[in-house]
Amino acid sequence: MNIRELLNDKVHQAMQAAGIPAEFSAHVAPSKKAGFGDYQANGAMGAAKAMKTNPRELAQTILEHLDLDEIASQVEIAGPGFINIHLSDTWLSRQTASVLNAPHLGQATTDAPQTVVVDYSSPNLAKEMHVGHLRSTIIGDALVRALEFQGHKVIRQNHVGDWGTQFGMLIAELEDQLEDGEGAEFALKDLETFYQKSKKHFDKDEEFANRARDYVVKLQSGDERVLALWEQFKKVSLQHSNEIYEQLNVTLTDADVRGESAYNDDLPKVVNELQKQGLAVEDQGAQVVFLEELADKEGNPSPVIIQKQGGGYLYATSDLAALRYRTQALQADRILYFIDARQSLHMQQVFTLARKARFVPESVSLEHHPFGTMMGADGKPFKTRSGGTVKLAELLDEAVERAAALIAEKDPALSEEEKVEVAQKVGIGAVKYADLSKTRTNDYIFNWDSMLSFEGNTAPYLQYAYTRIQSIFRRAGVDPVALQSDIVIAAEQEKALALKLLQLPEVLEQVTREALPHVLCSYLYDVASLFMRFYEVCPILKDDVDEATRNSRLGISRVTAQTLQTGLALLGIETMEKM
RNA sequence: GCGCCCGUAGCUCAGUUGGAUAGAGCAUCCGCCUUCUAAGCGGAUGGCCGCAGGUUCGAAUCCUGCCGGGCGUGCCA
Repeated sequence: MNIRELLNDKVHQAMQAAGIPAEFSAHVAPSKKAGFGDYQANGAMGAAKAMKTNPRELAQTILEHLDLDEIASQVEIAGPGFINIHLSDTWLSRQTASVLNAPHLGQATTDAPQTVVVDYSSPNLAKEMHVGHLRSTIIGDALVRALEFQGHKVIRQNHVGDWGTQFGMLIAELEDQLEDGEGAEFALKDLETFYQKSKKHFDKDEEFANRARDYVVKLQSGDERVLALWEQFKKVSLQHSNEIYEQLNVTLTDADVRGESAYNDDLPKVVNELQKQGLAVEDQGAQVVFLEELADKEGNPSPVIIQKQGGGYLYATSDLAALRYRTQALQADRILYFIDARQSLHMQQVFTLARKARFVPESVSLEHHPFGTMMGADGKPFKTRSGGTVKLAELLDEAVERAAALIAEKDPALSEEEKVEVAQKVGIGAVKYADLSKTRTNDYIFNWDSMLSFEGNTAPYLQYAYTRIQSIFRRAGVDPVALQSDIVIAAEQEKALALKLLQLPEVLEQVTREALPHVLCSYLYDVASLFMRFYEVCPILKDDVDEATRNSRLGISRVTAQTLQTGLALLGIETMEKM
């Protein structure tokens, strides 16, 4: 069920019946302002202009053909030709009751399930995950969850950086430390320090540097001993990532890892194929494809290097190989990339080239969904006080610590066990929500105080709304899951809340179509705010509330809790019973 | 130089793809707990939507040109 689509269909039918040509479609959207109906159709104005008729008269004609008997209590024409639709309380009550009394919240609503490959997180295994990896990881994970909720088949792809010249250096370093009697786990306990040590050796020690270069070659040709060292390094590094994923409540597992190394054998084939097609040519010793599709004003084509002089491959090559794998082996209908906005040109080149070489058919949708950078209070990329990179693990630990301090202050009555749980969920939720609630494509300013002040559009506010509802059910002695009831809409706060609750499917539709989790955040904030207002004016457990009203209000509360919990879960944020 | 992105209240951000009088939160000020969690609710103050043109019934949104900021622009990923 999707109210917007339902009304859109109805208006569209009415427009056709009114003799309006099919190219003029109905545009039905929820009204911004009270007083202009719940939904608003503005198709009459555009059509009237093209047909050279009076828009209000045309709207009147549409209205005469519009059949919303069961759905709307009032439909009127306003302003230059808007059709304002007021949904009926009866219909809203019935719809809300059906959500309450059905076991699901509208999962698997899509009528056209797709296979969607989602490329996200993709850290470099040579180093520890830092704040720069946060956005790709949590935005991608939110999309993955929402797509699965709608009934799509989702294939996660963690395209980790586990290949290339730096690994020769790291393997050589690991070999030395193992010879000193260190275990791999111990030696790699601090990846950052390990990387710096190996870099230092590489720069200062000629013998070490030569060995490192030799190992790159051996690695790529499959030398068993070097490969074994590499496997050890990879295993420990992935373990670091998995710890972060677990703390972040991100769904990625080892099964989703398909790193750059997985495409090693395909790289020569890709280059070969591009040469065979006459697309790749030699230029200054490198293999280059010139894309006139992306030419600049002067007509200079955009160059993509797929093999450098000396024979090494570049990330464009492995991205092309991955794209081929995803369309051919994984049978993707849609491929989403959650990668930094700075790589927009690169992604555009790869997509264009993949189409041109027919690695990807036109039917497959290729989408780069870029995102902005996390900034500090000074408006510059978020760094430590000394200017270093902020490790993700440290950021998350700090979030939980800060949350714990606040909880100890706000609600000392919680048990120690509860405090630990709440601190974890609130702290991590606050960081994730602060990020997810911002428009994806823009940079945003990271601020501990605003995300943990627990006021306004924050995760704790939503979590708090949820716990308030759970508290009502505890006091009422009613099992929320088993609750069945009719819904009676009387107060305006009840109507506003019920209407909002019924809009989850159309919100999710936009979220997955445009890959914009912040739309879901805004929606959930609206739900929570409307619930708080409902809570203030609609008593539930008071003595003078009759049974039918009480059950109805419990029902609305239950659907609210379910919507908040489900919505937050789709963002990868957990709820709790008390806070 | 060229390309992409951004500029909305003192601060942090929305704005349903061109719709009606541009909205929230924070901050500031005024109210509301013997009543389901006050981590809450109600109200007030606060705007030349960077600037200037253009397109049309109608522009924060679209087109052009400026101003200001970020990023990218052939062998890192």
